[in-house]
Amino acid sequence: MLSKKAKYAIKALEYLAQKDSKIPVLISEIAKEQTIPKKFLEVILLELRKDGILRSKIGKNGGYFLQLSSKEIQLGRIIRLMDGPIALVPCVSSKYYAPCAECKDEATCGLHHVMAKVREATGNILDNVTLDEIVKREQLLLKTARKNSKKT
Amino acid sequence: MLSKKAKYAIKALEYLAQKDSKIPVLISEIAKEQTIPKKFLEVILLELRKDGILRSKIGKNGGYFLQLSSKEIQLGRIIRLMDGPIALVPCVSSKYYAPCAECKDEATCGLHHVMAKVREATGNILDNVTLDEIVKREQLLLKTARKNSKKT
DNA sequence: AATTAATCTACTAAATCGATAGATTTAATA
DNA sequence: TATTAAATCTATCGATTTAGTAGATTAATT
Repeated sequence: MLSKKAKYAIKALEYLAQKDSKIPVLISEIAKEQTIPKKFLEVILLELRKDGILRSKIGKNGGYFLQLSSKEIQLGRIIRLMDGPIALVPCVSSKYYAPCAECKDEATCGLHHVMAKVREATGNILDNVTLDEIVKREQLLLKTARKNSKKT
Repeated sequence: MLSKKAKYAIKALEYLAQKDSKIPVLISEIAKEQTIPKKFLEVILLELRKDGILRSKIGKNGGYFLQLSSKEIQLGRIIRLMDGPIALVPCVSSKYYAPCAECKDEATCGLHHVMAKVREATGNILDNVTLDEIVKREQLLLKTARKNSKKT
């Protein structure tokens, strides 16, 4: 399961992506609009900035904005940054590889192959979905939802 | 990431599946052979029994053995039982469905679709791999590994 | 009756999760 | 240059989960 941190990060980034500009947005604005505890959000935004996804401006008229285009930000990157490996076991993780503590021999482990398949399948999805797509999809869904409610 | 509990459960079940008989195996034997803390293993085996995967016999000549055939035990079932949902968000979980706390409206959530895809992809793998296949694969790998070491 | 083995009850230490408080630094502007 | 606004840094904290342990109890053999 995703942590709250990861979910908050995604929501905050969605909000910034929708703004689609280089004008800094206040932490407090993001916190209020997306109902995220402000102090917790501070930690999250800082991490996103340190990873190069966001940029910040200190002082008056300061705030946060996207460093990368929302088309360059993959969901997998956000999740890995916040929650660590996506893989179910460390020995098949691409970014956080480590041998499994419980495993005698990786080469003869009957599980390895399956775990690698799972990691590949999820990675293929999460690393190919961008923030831009998520935002566009949400906008589309909202639009059609409004249309349907008008009809009834 | 899988918990130690889930990994221990898989190892214990692999061990019992390899025995392939209705003769009860001692907790202490499994613990020793698979290097799992005995008291922790007790908890795990009890859960597996309550789910119907294992059976137990109390008293002299007692122990644990498979209730189901190893061909009927899917990896997904073991993992769900030990660690809960496989899905990344509760709103796409098949067995543990719940609305996402942070989400205003599931129908217009831009993330939902992706998360459902991930859950489907992982589920398709984990729910179709059986204990039997894992054990057989391990045996095959061990066999070929021995062959190769003889050659060199 | 004695022995054996699972089961039940009840803890516990350590790590992680989800936050919060308050002081500090940096930049804009009046 | 003083004021103000904003992010940043330090530091701590309660609750929950994870990983495990101790010891008494119950059930089945022999």
